[in-house]
Amino acid sequence: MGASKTEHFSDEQNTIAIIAKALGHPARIAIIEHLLKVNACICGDIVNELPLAQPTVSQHLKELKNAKIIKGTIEGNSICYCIDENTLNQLKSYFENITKQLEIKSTQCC
Amino acid sequence: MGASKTEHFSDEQNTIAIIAKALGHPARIAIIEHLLKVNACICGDIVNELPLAQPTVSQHLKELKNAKIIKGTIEGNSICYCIDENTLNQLKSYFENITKQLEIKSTQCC
DNA sequence: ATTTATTATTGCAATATTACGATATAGTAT
DNA sequence: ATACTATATCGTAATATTGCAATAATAAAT
Repeated sequence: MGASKTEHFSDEQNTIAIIAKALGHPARIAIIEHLLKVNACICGDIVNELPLAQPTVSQHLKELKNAKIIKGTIEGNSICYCIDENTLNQLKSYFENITKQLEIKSTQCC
Repeated sequence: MGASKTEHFSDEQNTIAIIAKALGHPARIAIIEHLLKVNACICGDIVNELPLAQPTVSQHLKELKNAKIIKGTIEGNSICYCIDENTLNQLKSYFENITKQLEIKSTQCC
């Protein structure tokens, strides 16, 4: 096997899992934080910020793009990357909802 | 290779990535939602709720436990699982902070 | 046209993940 | 003691991920 049985789960479950999975690597978290630090939108220089080779960074960027966590637009010679607020807001809302429900119920027994 | 170069990233980046990665599978999202639905703490019956074989579910539960997203205590014959609020709160706070910063800066250019 | 700079793609090796049958373990009930 | 129930572990196959050298693609600069 090795492939996830995505068809058995709801669209929302799959969507959240895809976003979470894309954020499930420290390099990709570092990319997000860097994009945030330099203020939303930058062209180039992501590779130099990470301790990884250029093809590896390119691959991580691709995965963040596939999960719609970042957007990239061609800006002359280089590419302008920025965070897609909608996707991260969706994730934030989802976990806000989860933690809110946990607070209400709070049946701590373990 | 295949192994992540975790040593090059900060503790927080690694921690968030580990939690996100553990949530990066629809079955594990479904487990969280089920634990929430039946109210925090249940003994048994997780296997019957998922369209996966018992060893597979057990493996997913182990990964959620490793990431400290759920806790399990032995309750006689079965095991009592519940969500660890602290960990999900940590993830929630992290993304709340990210999205808050995005809102403040909001340099939408892509 | 050639060089330079930036990013993507290809190909490959190492490792990790997903899934499950078979089996083990541990507690309950008879 | 034996049977039953619930969960974990082992072993293994299929697939995915991570990482990078080599190379390609694209645009800007000379």
